[in-house]
Amino acid sequence: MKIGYPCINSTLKCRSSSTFRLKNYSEERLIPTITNNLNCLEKILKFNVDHRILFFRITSDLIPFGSHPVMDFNWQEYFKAKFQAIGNYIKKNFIRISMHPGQYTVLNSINDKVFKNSLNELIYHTDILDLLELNRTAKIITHVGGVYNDKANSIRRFIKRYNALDKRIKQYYVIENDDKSFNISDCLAISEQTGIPVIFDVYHHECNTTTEMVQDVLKKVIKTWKPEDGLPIIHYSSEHLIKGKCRHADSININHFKNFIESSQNYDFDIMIEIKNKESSALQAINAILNDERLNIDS
DNA sequence: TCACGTCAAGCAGAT
DNA sequence: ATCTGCTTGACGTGA
Repeated sequence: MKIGYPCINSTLKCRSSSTFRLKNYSEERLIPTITNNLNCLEKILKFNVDHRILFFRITSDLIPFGSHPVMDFNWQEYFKAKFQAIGNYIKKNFIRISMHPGQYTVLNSINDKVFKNSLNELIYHTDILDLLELNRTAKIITHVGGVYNDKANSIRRFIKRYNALDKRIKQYYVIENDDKSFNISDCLAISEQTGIPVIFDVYHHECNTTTEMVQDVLKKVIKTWKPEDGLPIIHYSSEHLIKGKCRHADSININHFKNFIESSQNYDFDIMIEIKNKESSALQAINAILNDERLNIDS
């Protein structure tokens, strides 16, 4: 079991996702920005290793406009050695890596342009993991997409498009239940037909629930992961104390977390802590379950 | 110097 | 019809 957090480290003074606007696009600006982002990513990974955090989501903004038509620079070639060095560090320290393309990646969109943009976004994320020379335990996660008032057809469209994806993308690609459109049963049904591994988001499940017990769901989700895909990944959050209803918390509720960990002790998996204060919550989570033997199993 | 409007992109649900 | 959340804070313009 590894515990991690997404994209941003709030202790370090750097960001691996510097703001970069379309109208400022130029090669002269692009190269130093990407250099800065990669250097920062390296620092974050070192911080994580020093703090025993061995799971991390790399930001989709690592290469600004990485999938946009404006991009005319061969960043893959230019930064190849740097990516390789970072990848070596990741492998040497057994860090698990994931990526999560944003809300604009909608593989099952009924708009053809959105669909094409989504493909480009998946290729861009795949390029990064390939450049890092990671294996298929690194994962690219999206939700299923839009419903368009016809869930059955939208699921069919997702499956058709998923099946047509290049193998290079499929090796990394997994889906996750979302908080309002496609619940965990929908994802499991898609997995049955495609073999795609499913990430279980415990908190989305509370918002977009099914009648099944969490433990039963967990069991089915874990079965969708093959050994070569690595340990199953679980996304964890809890409700915002003030804002409530399906809004991510600002800080971790340790008792809630411990309850989840204790209630799932028959299974091993990696946990992404999706809480606003980032590495702080991940560290608290690790410290709260130091005695759990799953934390000490190398995988 | 500082405040605040804006930033590539989609979708669903609330107001 | 428009705004908000997902995300997501930081840049750049204008006062």
